[in-house]
Amino acid sequence: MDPRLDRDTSNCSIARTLEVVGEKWTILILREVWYGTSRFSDFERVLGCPRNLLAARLRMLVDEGILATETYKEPGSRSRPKYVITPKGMDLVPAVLGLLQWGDRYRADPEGPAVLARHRACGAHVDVQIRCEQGHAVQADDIESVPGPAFRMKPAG
Amino acid sequence: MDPRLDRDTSNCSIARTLEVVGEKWTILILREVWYGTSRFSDFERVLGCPRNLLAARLRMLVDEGILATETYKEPGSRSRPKYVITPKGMDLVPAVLGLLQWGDRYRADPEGPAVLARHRACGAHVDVQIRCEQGHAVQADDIESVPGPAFRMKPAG
DNA sequence: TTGCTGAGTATAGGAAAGTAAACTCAGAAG
DNA sequence: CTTCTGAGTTTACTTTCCTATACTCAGCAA
Repeated sequence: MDPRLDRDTSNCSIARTLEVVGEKWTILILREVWYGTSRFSDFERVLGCPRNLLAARLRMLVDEGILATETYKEPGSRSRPKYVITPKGMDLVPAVLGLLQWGDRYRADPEGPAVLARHRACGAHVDVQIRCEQGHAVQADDIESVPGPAFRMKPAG
Repeated sequence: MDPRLDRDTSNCSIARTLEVVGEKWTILILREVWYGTSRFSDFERVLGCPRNLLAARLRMLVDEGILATETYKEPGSRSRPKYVITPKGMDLVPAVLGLLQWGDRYRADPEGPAVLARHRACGAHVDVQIRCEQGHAVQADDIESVPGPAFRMKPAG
């Protein structure tokens, strides 16, 4: 019996990230924030997401420090809240760009993707790559996974 | 009114990828396949996932071409199916590694991550990076999103 | 022919999500 | 003082998803 099958998977970083961003609408909200949307009614309009879920997801993202609230003021209206991304939220961009990249390759319309991501400085298309600390480009099957400092086995057999 | 709020988001590559891997357990199944698990009962054991969902997710991943079935045979038992990852499935590794990386940074135990990913050739830790086609390393806020060939507006106003 | 095992299928109950509409609340406008 | 608006909250109902348990099925062994 492979002992890895009895490892404790409750502290897996993938699972823990999915606890935060794995619910429906969450990543799509982040996509919109990343595209520049910041107001409640604008999220509702572009996503078609129910208001109660939108409010719940935004609150959770703010609680987690992925979004932060600021205020904006239209002339003739009172101040209202808006949502902006934090550095912690920006650190999710590689993961989301990884999803975008896979969808572009395997699930795009025949004419191509709906959105292109490019480097502001040079205009070239961007993608995510796996690299090692030595700076080598790494293929997915050249990665090996080894137990880390928090590795442990399941409590009881 | 920002016209981007009336764009058609139904062909978004992020949303389309989430249609495939966005359900509960799917990414965790891929994590296990990636770690070397291949048998139905082993997925069940390590994930603690209900069997009917496991069967449904495995069938969907095979239908999508992300996993493929092969057979194995233990001495004294009949042939049984096992699940292996395809190249299309391996192309999800950057996205999953992005999730892992974020969890390692923000949600790991005090002593560190449970699993470390390293380059088989040199042993160095691997991570995902954003790069442009010119080869420049790109920060998340140096990315701009522009309409692609399949960009379109919502059908009716 | 009875039992064992791995790989599922079937079913029933509960939780979460989707849909829709009504309601609240604060402040600016009239 | 009433109305309007954006940003929610609340309630009610339906549908989908998740969980847990029971059951089936195909061979191999005794």
